[in-house]
Amino acid sequence: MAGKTLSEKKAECILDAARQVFLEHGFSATSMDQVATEAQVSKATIYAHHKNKKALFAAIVSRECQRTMADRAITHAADEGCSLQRGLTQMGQAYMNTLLSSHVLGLSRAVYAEVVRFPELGQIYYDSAPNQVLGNVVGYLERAHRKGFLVDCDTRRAADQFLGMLRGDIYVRAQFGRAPTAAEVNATIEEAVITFCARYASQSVSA
Amino acid sequence: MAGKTLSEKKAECILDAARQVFLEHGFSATSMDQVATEAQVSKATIYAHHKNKKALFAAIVSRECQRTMADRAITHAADEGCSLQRGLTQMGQAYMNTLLSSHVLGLSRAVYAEVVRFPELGQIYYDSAPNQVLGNVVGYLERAHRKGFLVDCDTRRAADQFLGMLRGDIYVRAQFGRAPTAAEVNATIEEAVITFCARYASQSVSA
DNA sequence: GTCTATATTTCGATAGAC
DNA sequence: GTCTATCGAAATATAGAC
Repeated sequence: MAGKTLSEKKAECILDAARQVFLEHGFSATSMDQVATEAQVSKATIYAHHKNKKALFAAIVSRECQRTMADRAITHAADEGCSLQRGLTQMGQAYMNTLLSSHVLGLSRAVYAEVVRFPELGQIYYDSAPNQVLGNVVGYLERAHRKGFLVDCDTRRAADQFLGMLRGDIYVRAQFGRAPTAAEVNATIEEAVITFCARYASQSVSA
Repeated sequence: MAGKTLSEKKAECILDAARQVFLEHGFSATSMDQVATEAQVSKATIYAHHKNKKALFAAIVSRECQRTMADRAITHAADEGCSLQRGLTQMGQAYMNTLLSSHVLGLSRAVYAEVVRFPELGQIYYDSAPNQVLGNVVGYLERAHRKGFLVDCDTRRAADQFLGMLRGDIYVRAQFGRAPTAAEVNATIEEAVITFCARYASQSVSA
C-alpha cells in the first residue's frame, strides 16, 4: 500500500477526522466545518467523497463496527486449554477492556443518540457489535459444555447473564461520565465468574 | 390547584413540550422553535422562563429524574411477606417495566448523548435514577438477609449482578431500536432469579 | 479532485410594543 | 409576561475556477 494517490490520502484523512469528531460530539453537535478543519481539507472536498452529512456518519459507524470487531480479541481471549473459571475471566477482561474504551463508548453513544433518526444504524450497530460478542461467548460455552465443564443449559441465556453481570453498574457509571478503577473492574469480573459458576459449572469443575 | 394563572399554565406547557421534544430528538437536534410550536407559545416566552436552551434542558432532566423515581414502584413492588424468589420476580417486573418505557429510554438517551458537553447532567442522572434503584434493591436484600433468606454476601454486589442480568441483551436491543416481547422480558426475569438464587439464596430457601 | 467564495436556511437569542 | 419581528452567527450544501 505504498502507492497512494493524494486523493486516497485525503479520503483517509476525512474518515479519520470524521471518526474523531463524531465519536466525541455525536452527529447533531458535529458540523462539517469541524470535520473539514480536523481533516485539513476544504468542506467541498468532503462533499466530493460523501453525499451529505448523514452518509458520512453512516460510513463512520459501519467502519467502526467492523474495526472494533476485527481488532477486539474477545473471542480468542479465552485460552481453550484451561479451566472454565480461567477462560471466563480472560474473556471478561478482554470484554471489559473493549467496552470501556473511549472509542467504543463514543460509538455507542453516537449511535444510541441518533437511533430515532437513523433506525438502520441502530440495527447495524447491534448486529455487528453486541450481538457478535454474544454469539462468540455462546460458542465458547458450547465448547466448554462438550468438554464437560458446563451443566446442560441454554447457552445463549447463560452468555447473556454473564455479559450482563460484567457490564453491571460499572458500565452505567462509565456511560454517564465516571470512569471505573481497574480494581473495580477486576472485582466485577471475578464476582461475575463466581455467580455464573454457581449455576452453570458442572460438579466436577466447581467442586 | 384550581387557581392557576395564565403564566403558570404556559410554564407547564413549555416544560411538557420541551420534555416531549428533547426526549425524542435529544438536545442538539431540538430547536427552540420546535419547543415553542409544540407548547403553542412564542419563543420569547420560553426565554422569559428559562435563561437559555441548556438551562431548559437541565430543568427537564432534573424534573424527569424526580418524576421517574417518584412514580416508579420498584422499591415497593416487592411484597416483603413472601418468598425470596417471588420478591425478586416482583422487583424485576417493576424494574423492567420502568426501564423499557419510552420516556425512560428517551431520557437516558438524551443525557447519555450529551454527557461530554454537560457532565453535571450525567452525574445528576446517575445519582438520581440508576444509583437510587441499586440502593433500593440493596435495602431489600438486606432485609431478606435478616430474615434468613440470603447467605452472607456483599449485598451491593449481589444487587448489581441481579440488575445486570435483568437488563442483559434485551436492554441493549431496546436501546438500539428493537422492542422486546413481553415473553422475552418475563423469561429474562425468571432466569435472572434462578441464577441469583443459585449463588445467594440460603439452603433453607433454595432447597 | 480540490479549492475559495457564497447561496440559503436555520438556529439561539433579543428588542420593543402591548 | 407575552407577543411579533428580527438580528447575527453558524449550519448544510453548492457554484465555479483551477
